[in-house]
Amino acid sequence: MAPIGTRSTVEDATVGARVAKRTASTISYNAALLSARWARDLTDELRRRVSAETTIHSVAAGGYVCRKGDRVESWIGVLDGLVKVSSVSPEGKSVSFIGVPSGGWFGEGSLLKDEPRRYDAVALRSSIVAYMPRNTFMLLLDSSVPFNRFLLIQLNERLGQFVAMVEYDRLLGPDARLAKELAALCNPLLYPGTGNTLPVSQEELANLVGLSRQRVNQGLRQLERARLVRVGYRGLTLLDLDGLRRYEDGVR
DNA sequence: GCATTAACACGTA
DNA sequence: TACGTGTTAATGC
Repeated sequence: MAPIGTRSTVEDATVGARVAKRTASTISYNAALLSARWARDLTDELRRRVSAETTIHSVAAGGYVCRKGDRVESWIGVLDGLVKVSSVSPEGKSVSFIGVPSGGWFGEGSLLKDEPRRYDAVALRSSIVAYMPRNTFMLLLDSSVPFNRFLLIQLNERLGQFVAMVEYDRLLGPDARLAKELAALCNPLLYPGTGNTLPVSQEELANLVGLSRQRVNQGLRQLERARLVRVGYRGLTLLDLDGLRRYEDGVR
């Protein structure tokens, strides 16, 4: 009975070939870990605990970061790459998607509620993922006001996102859903590191929004005509974040 | 109709 | 060269 250190699903998602390199890369990604917004105002002691106890794994494109039904043992952060979190209905039908780019953290809800994970998270491209153990997370929760403030803001923001998403899925067309997804990906409050340029291919975007790549391409050109984004090679620049949020499919 | 898949040519890293 | 992108045609709901 030694539950500590058992993380079979994490191992499944880890690229075997890269395990040997983990020690070296862990050091370089430690800086990324501690530069997260929630980590900035921690005491030195807490920062030390965080970097000592958080494990960092690389996940290959298409690999699982966590799976629905898993026991929730950690708070998950994307240090590099892009992760798709998909909520699915009991029938197995996908109902909503959210993208988590570098700098984003998720899973605090499941951690707080102490229930099995209710969604899958899949790396859309090769990603570096941090797993903060429940104990460390609880320690921060018990001892740091800035950390609590970060969580409160993030939860509130996320709640708004999900409420909006339900509405959009039913009321809006593909182009507008694409616009909303782009705005959500770049939400500065949730993901401060993202800036205004998204290194996201159209295929990744298609997976995120639930459309074909061709349809996403068509939608992007529409948004480009509306001067909301600039489409580039393997990425795009968001010109008008507010405009994207408000985009309502000028069809009628 | 509208979106998807399949297939192709082209440009970029 | 390998991969992402832009486009078109055929197919399905």
